[in-house]
Amino acid sequence: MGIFQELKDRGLIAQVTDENEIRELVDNGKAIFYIGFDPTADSLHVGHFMALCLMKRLQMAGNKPIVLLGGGTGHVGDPSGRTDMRAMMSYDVIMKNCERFKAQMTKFISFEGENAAIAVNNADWLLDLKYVDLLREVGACFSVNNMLRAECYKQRMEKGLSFLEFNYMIMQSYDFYYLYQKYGCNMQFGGDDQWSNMLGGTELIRRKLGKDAYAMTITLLQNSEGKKMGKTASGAVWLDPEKTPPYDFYQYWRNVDDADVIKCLKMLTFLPLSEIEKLSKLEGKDINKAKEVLAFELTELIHGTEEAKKADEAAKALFAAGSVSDNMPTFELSGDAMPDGSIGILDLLVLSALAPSKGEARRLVNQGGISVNDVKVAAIDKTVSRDDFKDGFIIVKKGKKTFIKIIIK
RNA sequence: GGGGGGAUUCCCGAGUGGCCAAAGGGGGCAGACUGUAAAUCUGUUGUCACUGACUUCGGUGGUUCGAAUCCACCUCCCCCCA
Repeated sequence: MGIFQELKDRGLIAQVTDENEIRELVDNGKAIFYIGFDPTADSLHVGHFMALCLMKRLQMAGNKPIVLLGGGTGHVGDPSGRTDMRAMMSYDVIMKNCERFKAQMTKFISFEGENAAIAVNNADWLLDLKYVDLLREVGACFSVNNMLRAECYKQRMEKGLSFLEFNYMIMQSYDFYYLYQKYGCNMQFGGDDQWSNMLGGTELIRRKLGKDAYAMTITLLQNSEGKKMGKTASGAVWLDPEKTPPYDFYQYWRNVDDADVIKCLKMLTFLPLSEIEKLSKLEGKDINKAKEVLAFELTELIHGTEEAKKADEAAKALFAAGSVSDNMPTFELSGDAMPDGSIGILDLLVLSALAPSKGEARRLVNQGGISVNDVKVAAIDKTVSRDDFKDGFIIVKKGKKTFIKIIIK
C-alpha cells in the first residue's frame, strides 16, 4: 500500500489540489514538501505534532521535508480560524520561539541522512522585502475580490480584519513561491484552516512561473462535538514537559471521549491500521484498553519510553490499586512550612498547588473533594502533622483524578 | 474627515447613582451515578484573617455622603457616510 493511501485510510487528508499527482509524487518519494510553523508560543503543541507526524511518515516514505519556521510570518499573524487578532509579538520573542521549535522538532524529524529534512526561516527572506517591489512582483497576481471570498477572511468580516492580517496570505504564498525556486519545493502541507493560504501559493507559482505545485491539508483533530482537540481549559496540550508534564499529557489522552479514541489512534499514532482495527472492536468499559494504548503510544512518541512507562504505572497504581507509586507527581514540602510540626490542610493545598487559592481550597474541602491518604478531609480546620507522613510522604487527592505525593524534606 | 455604537469578572452577556463581588448562559472545579467515558442531576466559581473586610467593571482625573453606572480627557474596537 502506498503512503498516500495510508494517509487517506488514517483520515489524515482533508483537501488536495490534485489527488492523482500528489499520490504519484509522495508514493514514489519525489515530493519535496514544506510545512510552516509560526512561532506563536515557546513550545509546540498537539496541533503541530500532527503536522510533524505527517512529515515523518512522508520522510520515511522517501520524501524530503522542509520545515519552515515562521520568523517572518510570525510578525504578521495568521487570521485563519481566529475570531480576533493575535497579540503582536516582539522580534526577540519570535526568534526565541523559533529556536525552541527547532529544538523540539529534532526529536521527530531527521535532519541527517538520505532525504534529510532542512529547516528554513522565512524571516530570512520576508523581513528584507521592499514594499513597492513586493507589490509589483506579487501584489499584481492577487485579486482582492478573490481573497475576500476566502473562508479565512470571511469569518473575520464581522469582527474586523486589519490590513496587517489581510497580508498574511500574501506572505505565505510568497514563501511557497520562494521555496519552489530555491529548493524545488513542489508541495505544501498544513492544517485544514490553511487551505486558502496554500492555494494562494500554488496560484502564485502558476502565474509567475507557469509551473504546477501542489497543496494538501491535514484534517483538523476535532472531537465528536466538533471542538478542536489538544486543548484544555487552561490552554493547549504542550509537547514541552515543563509546560505539560508527561503524566498530564498521558492523562489527557487517557481521558478522551469514547467516540474519539479510534480516530486519535489512526491520526496520531504509528500503530498499524490492522491493530487499530482490532481495538475498534472493543465495547463498553473495554474501550478503556484502547485509551491506555493511545495514551501510552503518544506519551512514548513525545517523551520517550521511560516517561511513558512511568506515567502509565503511576496512573494504574492510583486508579486501579489505590496504591503508591514512585512515579506520581510529587511535591516537596519544606520542613519550614511546619514550624510547630503540623500544617493546616488549606495551606497545604495551596502550597502544593493543588488549589490556586485558599478560598478554592476551602470550597474543595467543604464539598468533600479532598482526601489525605485515602481518608476524606471532613473539615477545613484539619491539620496534617509530621506523624501523618508515614515513610516520609502522604498522598493528597483532589477529586478523582488529581493527586499528588507530598514528600517532607 | 463626518456621524453613531461599544469596552463588565475565564468567555459571551445583563446591569445606567446606593438593595452590586455584579443577573443569565457557557466553560471550569467538586459531589452523586459510572468505566479515570458520555449523558444527567446537585453544589460551587475575585482575594483574605470568610456571618466581616478588602480589591475588581478599558485608562487617568473629577462630581457625589456614595460611581460599573454621571462628567472630562485618553486608549482601543465596531458600524454608517466620504
